[in-house]
Amino acid sequence: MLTEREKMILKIIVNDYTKSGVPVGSKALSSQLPIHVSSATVRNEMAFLEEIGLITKNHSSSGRVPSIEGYRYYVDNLLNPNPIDNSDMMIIQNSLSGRFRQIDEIVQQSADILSNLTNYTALTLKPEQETTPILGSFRLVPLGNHKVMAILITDNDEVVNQVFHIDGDLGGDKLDAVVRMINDKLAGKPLDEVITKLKTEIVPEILKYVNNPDSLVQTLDDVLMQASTNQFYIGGELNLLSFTDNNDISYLKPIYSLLNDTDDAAKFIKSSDNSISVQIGPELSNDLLKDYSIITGSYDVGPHGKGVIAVLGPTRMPYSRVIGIVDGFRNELSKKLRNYYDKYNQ
Amino acid sequence: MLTEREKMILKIIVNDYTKSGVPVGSKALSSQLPIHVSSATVRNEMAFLEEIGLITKNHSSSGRVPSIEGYRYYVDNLLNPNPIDNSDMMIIQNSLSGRFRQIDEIVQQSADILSNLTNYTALTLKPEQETTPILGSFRLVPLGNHKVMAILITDNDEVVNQVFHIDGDLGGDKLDAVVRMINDKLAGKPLDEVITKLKTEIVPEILKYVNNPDSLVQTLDDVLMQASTNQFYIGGELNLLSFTDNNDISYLKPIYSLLNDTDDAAKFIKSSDNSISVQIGPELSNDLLKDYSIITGSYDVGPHGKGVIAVLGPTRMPYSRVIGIVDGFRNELSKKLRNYYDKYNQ
DNA sequence: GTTAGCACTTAATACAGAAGACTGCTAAAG
DNA sequence: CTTTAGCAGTCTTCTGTATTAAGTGCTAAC
Repeated sequence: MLTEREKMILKIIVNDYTKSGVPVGSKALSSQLPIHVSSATVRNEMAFLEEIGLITKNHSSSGRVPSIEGYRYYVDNLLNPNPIDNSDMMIIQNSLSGRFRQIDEIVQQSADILSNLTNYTALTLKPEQETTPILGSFRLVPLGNHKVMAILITDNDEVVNQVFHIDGDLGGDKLDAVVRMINDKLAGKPLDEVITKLKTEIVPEILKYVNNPDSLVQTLDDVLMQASTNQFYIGGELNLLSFTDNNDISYLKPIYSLLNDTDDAAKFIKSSDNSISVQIGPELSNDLLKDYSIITGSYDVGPHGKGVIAVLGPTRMPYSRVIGIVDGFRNELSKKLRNYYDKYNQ
Repeated sequence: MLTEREKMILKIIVNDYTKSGVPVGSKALSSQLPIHVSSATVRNEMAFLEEIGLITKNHSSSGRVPSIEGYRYYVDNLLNPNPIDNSDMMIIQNSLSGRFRQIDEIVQQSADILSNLTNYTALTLKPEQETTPILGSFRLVPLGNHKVMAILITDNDEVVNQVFHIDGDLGGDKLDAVVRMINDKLAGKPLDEVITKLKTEIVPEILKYVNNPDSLVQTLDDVLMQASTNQFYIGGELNLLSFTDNNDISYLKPIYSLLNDTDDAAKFIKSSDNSISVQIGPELSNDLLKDYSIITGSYDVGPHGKGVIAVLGPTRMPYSRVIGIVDGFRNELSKKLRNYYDKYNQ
């Protein structure tokens, strides 16, 4: 347990350092303390804070910087989140007020706005229900010229489609029969079940109607996969450059590919609870991210599930400011998306 | 008109400099010349080449580097394109041999391969016919729950779709009537004409069937725009970092947004003729690109038009190597796409 | 026309010294 | 027992200087 004064000192160290990036020394610190103590006293306190591992120095005569544990302590105990700026809030509301064609667009644009507001990299994940989505229905629409479009609709109002080519002549009535068969067998079932049943039950049936079902089956598989993987967007990828010390391309490339791998990246921003969570440097399970922190906030869209927004920045980021922004943003996004769903889906 | 020896010297300067990035001096140069002359002689020749503006120096006692005019002269008169490596060719053929769902995927992946082969940034443009595409047909597919999918098919086998929401109840038969009306009036017409007629002729007609046609009309407009703007892909955006001296983010951001603006970027890589063209630094009409060169190659897909692939690199790039790669690539891509079309479209 | 030689220029590198910002410790004061 | 002033010591950063290496232009001789 820290004394009040030690807490104050740690707080100022974190605040100062995240703002300026320069290690903070005893003299500058003592002048900022609300109580009057000399720099020597501060030095004693700092020696203690260093001993218990909350701060470190770069070299024997430098000022102090927070350690990972120091950031953690700060985030858990010291930080009071700045409420979001009025001007920032205006920006969010403005950008979310446009016309959107679909959820994906809103979520994608959210990543851009969030990265602009913070000057860091933003990650957003579409709302997802807790249970796997359920197959609403399948369609096959003949487009002429051997082209067919497959459309899949989930119970969560997600629509996925893909065009494929079919050899030989497949009349509209045959197509309809296939569709009816598939919907009879699979509609209302969870997607993961649908995926397994596709191989076992559907393929043999399809053979009754189509000679060469390869492209059709492959397409069904494709749209199913697409509908069941979670959609993931990145905004402000380039900002990574400005807050990474080492901007050597060979250092950055693996980080970029990590971020662009949906499955990998989604792991980092899946927040378990219902609020804001902060993961700092080595707490992230990937070594590549050891110099970065991720602030995650979930947004709730009622019956349509929960989504996640996140900001990726340097470990030394102004946590209280960013947390304020993430918190404000997720509230606005919840509202916007609830509205969207209310308007269009009964 | 340059003498043979002057040409040799210029050629070696360009080759050396593009390879090493270091200004080349008289001594190193003389040892590379096939004829035996002293460095002093080379100095005299270099003084002349500098006088007529083909080479420059950074400071009074540095080696020489090619000027923009020097590169131009080299590209036009001196360069003999390296035929593409066997191993590079294998890479191209392998990556193009996979299963693709549509043209877009092939063209997009081409950008990635091309950037990997060159370590520069690659830009690719889908094949386009010389005349504006013609509207094949429209579809409106009811998806239930107030959702409708609009599908547009062009005569060039491009399929564009978008989901929209419609207020109130619009039965399938009404939808069919609208579709029939639109196709009657517009099928077979060029897209630009369709776009103008949409506002003037179609909207009043639609009003007969639908009370609130806003979302429908907006959607039609969207898909039309999408079908008539040229699709454009970028690969290896990050490579820009490694070949840009100044990797300050404020310098790079405008370049990235230039590249990501389809219309702007497409201007740079529209090649007029049927072959490879090289644009060097200030010859590109945008000041942001003054330190870069673009090598453009068109690929021909017969009746389905021509597309473009391009490589964006530093002005000091190894032109002969890159030209060889672009040339090899466009040939392969032509073959692949002709195959693709032959297989699926009549 | 070519070449050797030399004076001159500039960038890059290394090094030494000084300044500045800190710390840790000690001893005195509260 | 806590706080403070003072001071020696450490380490980084900046500045100026010297040195080296690469390369040029010019001149005079071949």
